Amino acid sequence: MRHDYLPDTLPHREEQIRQVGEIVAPVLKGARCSNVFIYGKTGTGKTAVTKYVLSHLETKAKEFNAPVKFCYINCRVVGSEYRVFARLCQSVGVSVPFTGLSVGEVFERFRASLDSSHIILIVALDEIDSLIKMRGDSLLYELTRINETLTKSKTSLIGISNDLRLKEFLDPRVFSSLSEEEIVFRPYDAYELRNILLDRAKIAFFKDALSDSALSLCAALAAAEHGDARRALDLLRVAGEVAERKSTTIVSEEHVREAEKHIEHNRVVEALKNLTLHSKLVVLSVYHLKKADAHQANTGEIYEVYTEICGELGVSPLTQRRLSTLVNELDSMGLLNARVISMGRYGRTKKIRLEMARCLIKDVLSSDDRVGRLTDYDPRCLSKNTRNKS
DNA sequence: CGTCCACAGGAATGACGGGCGG
DNA sequence: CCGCCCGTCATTCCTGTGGACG
Repeated sequence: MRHDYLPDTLPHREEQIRQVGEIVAPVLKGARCSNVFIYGKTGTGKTAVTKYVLSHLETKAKEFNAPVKFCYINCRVVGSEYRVFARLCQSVGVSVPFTGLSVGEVFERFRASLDSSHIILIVALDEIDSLIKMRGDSLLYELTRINETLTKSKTSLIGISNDLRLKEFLDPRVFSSLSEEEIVFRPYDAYELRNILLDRAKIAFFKDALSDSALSLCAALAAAEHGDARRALDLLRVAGEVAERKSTTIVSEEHVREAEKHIEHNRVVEALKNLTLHSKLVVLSVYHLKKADAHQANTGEIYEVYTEICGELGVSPLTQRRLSTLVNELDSMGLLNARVISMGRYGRTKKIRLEMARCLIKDVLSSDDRVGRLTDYDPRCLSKNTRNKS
């Protein structure tokens, strides 16, 4: 039931498998294949299809004795341009230090080693959107041009993006060379999700251990959330675990509902625990503001509370500029909800709300050895403010 | 219809810990 | 050990801006 498991068949993706397969097939005859760009939201099977096709191609390549190699890289996990090139180096058998060299140097080592190894390399870059939005498209620029400088080897790219608007961030030349072929993955609908779950459940669950309604509910919930198969599988897996813990023999709808809460709860707790000190303090500031006043907090108010509790801890506060980006980060993690609004005459700011249960914050942060004692603290500036307002 | 608030958020720069090759 | 480069976090300085108010 884990999403890193690659099943033998991918229901409702036969068409995409065929498309990708047809595109990469020429490498078996020693020709470079077209670069492909694959779009689709999370959990639509992009990664699974790509890995599926590449692994089948690998066995075929062995059969035909074709000099083909693959390198799958998840850009979001790998994290930086440097580390992507470092991975590419590894894939052609060159080990590079994980830091210390210039990006250009690493790229050059990769290029040289690739060229001398007489192969066709297929590079699959998953979640490139995350890398491009952060670091720009220089990585792709280098990679799309690499064939011009190779004499004995060839390279093809498979770009995978969760964001359909990615081309807006790309240099048009890079984009056109990257998307010689384009494939869009539609979200799964509830019916398709049901089939996917059914397939997996056959392997993972005992016969009759899964009620039909529970399965349908998982499919329906995930379908409502942009047809995310990963989400559907998670729900079903956790629902199974819940049922097991209660020592029931059948997974019911109720267990799925519980799994939904459970997943959300875990997500928030994990995220909260792993925040840096200052991010925790920001969350705590919002928490205190909400307690004192029902209206939504804005950046200025948060900064005021934040600087005060920093003083209380004996930590020097960060600047408001920095706090602003921290708030944005927390927003994209789904811990806070921040949106810019204009109050006309009274300026422009972000309205910020907690996106999780208050008791969770208290539970998690009060057991933190540094900020723990601040969960019950009453910021002075808050009482002063409310008095002024009234 | 212009002003002006209270910030947003981009760009440049710097400090820092880690790691290289020589 | 030195000089160099890395990524990350943070600061400083900056220009931009939606819309209520006058």
